[in-house]
Amino acid sequence: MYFIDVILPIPLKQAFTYTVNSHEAAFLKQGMRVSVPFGKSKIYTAIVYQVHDTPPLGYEAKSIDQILDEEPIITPLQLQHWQWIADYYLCSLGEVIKAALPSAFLLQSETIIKIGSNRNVKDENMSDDEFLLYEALQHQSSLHINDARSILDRKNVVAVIQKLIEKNIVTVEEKIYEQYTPKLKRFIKLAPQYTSEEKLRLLLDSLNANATKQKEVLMTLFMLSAQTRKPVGSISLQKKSGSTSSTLKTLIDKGILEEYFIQKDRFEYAGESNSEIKELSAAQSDAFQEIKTSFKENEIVLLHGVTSSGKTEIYVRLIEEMLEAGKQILYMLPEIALTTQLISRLQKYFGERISVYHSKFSVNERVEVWKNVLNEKPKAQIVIGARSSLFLPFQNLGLIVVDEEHEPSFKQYSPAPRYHARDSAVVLANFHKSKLLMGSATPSLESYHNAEIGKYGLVTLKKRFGDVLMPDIELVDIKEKNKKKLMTGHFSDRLLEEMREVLKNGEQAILFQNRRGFSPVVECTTCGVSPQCPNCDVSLTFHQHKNQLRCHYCGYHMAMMQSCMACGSQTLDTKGFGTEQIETELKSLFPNSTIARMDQDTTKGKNAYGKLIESLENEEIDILVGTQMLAKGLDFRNISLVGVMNADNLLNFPDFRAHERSFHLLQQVSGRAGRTKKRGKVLIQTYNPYHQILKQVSVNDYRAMYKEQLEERYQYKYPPFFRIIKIVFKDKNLERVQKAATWFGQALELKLHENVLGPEAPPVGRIKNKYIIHLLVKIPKTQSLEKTKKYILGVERSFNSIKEFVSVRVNIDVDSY
DNA sequence: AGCACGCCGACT
DNA sequence: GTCGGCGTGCTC
Repeated sequence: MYFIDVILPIPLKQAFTYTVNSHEAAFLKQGMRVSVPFGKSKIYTAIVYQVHDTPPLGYEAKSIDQILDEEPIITPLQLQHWQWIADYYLCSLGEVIKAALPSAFLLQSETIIKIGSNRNVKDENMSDDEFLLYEALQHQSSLHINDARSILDRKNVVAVIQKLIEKNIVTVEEKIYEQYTPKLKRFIKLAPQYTSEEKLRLLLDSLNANATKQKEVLMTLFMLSAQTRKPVGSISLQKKSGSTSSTLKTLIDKGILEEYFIQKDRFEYAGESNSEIKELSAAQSDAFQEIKTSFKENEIVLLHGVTSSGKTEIYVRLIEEMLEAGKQILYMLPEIALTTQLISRLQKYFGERISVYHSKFSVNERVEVWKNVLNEKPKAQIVIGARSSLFLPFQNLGLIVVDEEHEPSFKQYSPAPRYHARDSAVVLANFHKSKLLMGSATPSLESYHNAEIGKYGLVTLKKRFGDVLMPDIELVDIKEKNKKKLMTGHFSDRLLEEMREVLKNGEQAILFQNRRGFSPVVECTTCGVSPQCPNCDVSLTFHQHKNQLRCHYCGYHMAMMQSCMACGSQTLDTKGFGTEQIETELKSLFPNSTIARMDQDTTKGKNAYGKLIESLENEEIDILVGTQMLAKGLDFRNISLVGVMNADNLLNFPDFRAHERSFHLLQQVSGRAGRTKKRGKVLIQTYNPYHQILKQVSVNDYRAMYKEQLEERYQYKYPPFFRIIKIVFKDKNLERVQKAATWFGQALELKLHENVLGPEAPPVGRIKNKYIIHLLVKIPKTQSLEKTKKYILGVERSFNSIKEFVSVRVNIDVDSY
C-alpha cells in the first residue's frame, strides 16, 4: 500500500493522507497536483507533499481521484519558502498555497444534475420545486447547481435534488472544469496535394473565372509563404488578400486549403526593444558601483535615492548584468496598476524578456507566466509584479528588486496569509542565494534601521537626475489665513497666487487631497446628526456625481436625502472636503483651465488611469486634483507646482506609523514638482505649520525624521525595536466579542505581562455588522519570537475550545501594519 | 474555509 | 404543519 500526504488549499493546518497504487506512487512527486475527494461529495485540487507507505492511524484513507500534472508545477524550494511564510505569519500552508497559485491551478468540482433512469414520472408525485427542475431537464440535458438555484430562486436546493435522486428522476455528478484554455491561433496552408508549383497552376486554372476572390487568396498565400517562410495566419491572409472569412471557408470546404492551430502565448510585447540604455549620470554611476561593491559583502542593499534621482536606470543596469549571467530577476513593486509608466519604460529596455504578473491579470495569463518561469523561458527571465509575484516558481533567481520598499501595500492584511512581501522576499533571496536590492526615496524606518546596524548595505543617491533642484517647499498656515479672511473655499491666497503664475506660464499643477468623494460627512446643522452606515460604525460619505451616500467599508449606498432623517429640517451641510469638492471649487476659480480629477472613482474603468496619464503627458490638463495615487510614479516634465490641500488629516491618523507615512507621502507628492531645470514649487496647507514632520518635509531632512521617529518608536515600544502581533476579534455580538478579547488578553498576560495591550476597539468598531476588538502583543528583541508565537497559538487553542466563543473569529496578524 | 446535519421561529 | 434560519462539528 502506498500513501500520499497532500496539502489542501484550506485554512487547516494538517496534511491529508490518501491512498495511491504503486504506479501512481512511482509517478507522483512533491509539487504535483492531484484531485481528491474531500468531505461528503466535493473534489478539490491538492498539492502532493510526500509519497510514503505508512498507513495512517485511526482512519481509513480515501483514494485519490486523478493526477493532474505530468511534472511538478511547484519546486521544493517554493514549498520551503511557503512553509516559512506559514510558520512566520501563523497561518496554514494551505492558505499560502491558495494565495500563491493562480486560481486556474486550483480547480474545484461543481455539481451537475442530469436526468435519471425513471422516465415515466407522474406530476402528482412531485412538489412544485421538484417539478420545476424536472421540467428544466426536459429542455437541456444537464443543469449546473447554480442553474438550479436560479430556477428555484433560493439558496438551498440540495434537499429538492435529494428527493429527486431518491425517485430516480435525476442523478448528480461532480465535474471539474478546466479553467485554463490555451490561446490558439488559426493558420492556413495549402492542402498537401497542391504544394508543388505546377499543381498550383493547374488548380488556379481550374477555378472558375468569376472566382477571382478565391484566386486572390491563393496567390497571396503563395506569396506570403514564399516571402516569410513562416506559417501564415488566417487573419493576416484575409487582410493582405482583401478577402472575407467566407472566401477562406469556401476554399477550406473545397479541400484546397487546410487550417491548423498553434498555441500562442497571450503576452506578446509588440513594440521593439531599443536596447539603448541611457547613459548614467556621474552620481548614478557612482551609486551603481557602490551597490555592486556592497553586494560583495551584503546579500541585501538599500538604495536611498531622492525622488527623480533615476533609480530605475540603476536597476536596469543591475538587471542587465544578471541577464547576461543567465539568471532570473524579480522586480517587485506596489500596486502595479499605478505604475504603467514604469512597466513600459522597462519594456523599452528589455522588450519581450519581461513578463508582468499580478493578481488582477486573468487566470489564463497568470498560468502562462507561471509555466514560463517554471521552465526558465527567456520571455520570463525578468518578472515584474506586485506582491504575489514572489510566489512564482523561480529556478535560478539572481536578483530581487523591491522598488518603493516603504509602501504599506506590500503587506497583505486580508485574507491570510498576512505576509509582508518585502520581508518574505528577503527570505526568498536567502533561499536562492540571490541578491536583493530595496529602493526608495523615503525608506521605511525598519529598512533604514537595518542598514544602519549593518544588516543591509546602504547606498545613498542625493542628486536628482540632470542636477534638477529639489523643489522649494513652503508651509502655509491656514489657521492664520482663515483669521485674516484670506481663504477662498479651501484655497489660500498663496496657493491661488502660485497657481495663477503656473497657468500663465502654460505649466501644469497638481493638487493633492487625501480623501475621496465630495465630502466625507453630511451633517444636519440643526440637530448635529449625520447619517451612519447601518452595517458599520462610520458616517456615510457623500458622492456628488451620483448624488449618493456611500459606505467605504461595506459598499452600502443610498440616495442623498432632502432633509435630516432625525429632525426633518432641510439644513444639511457637508463637513470636511474631498477631491470632488476641490474640483468643483477649481472649476469656478479657473473657468478657462482644463481640470481633471484622479481618484478611485475616476480610474475605475480599465483604461481610465492610462488615459488620464496620457492627457496629462500631452499637456491637455492644466490642473489635476487627486488622492494618494498622485504620489506614485508619475513622471512629467511640465509640472511646476504641487499643492497639498490639507496635511493635517494625514498627521492625525491614530496609528504609530502615521508620522512616518505622512513624511513618505508628502515627500513623494512633492517629488512630482519640477523635474526640469526650473525649480519646482510645493505648497503645503496646514493648521499646524510647527509640526515636526512638516518641518522635516519642508527642508527635505530624511535623517532628522528618521532619528526622531526612531526615538519615538523606542519610547513607545514599536518596531524596529519591538515586534508587534495584532490579534483581531470579530463577532456579531458586541458583548461576546468584548468578553472573548478580555479572556484572550488575560490569558496572554499570564506570561507576556505588560507587553499585552488592549482589548481596545479600533477607530471603526463595527464593519459589515461585525464588532471588532483588537489586542496588541509587543515582543522585545530579547524575547524568543518563536516561543511567543507558540504561546499565542496555545492560548488560541484553549480559546477555541470554549463553547461560548465558537462564533468569534480570531485573526492573528504578525508584523501588523 | 465549505458543507452537511440538526434544532427552533414565520409563513403557506 | 413545512421552510428555511443558522449554530456546530467534521473533513484523510
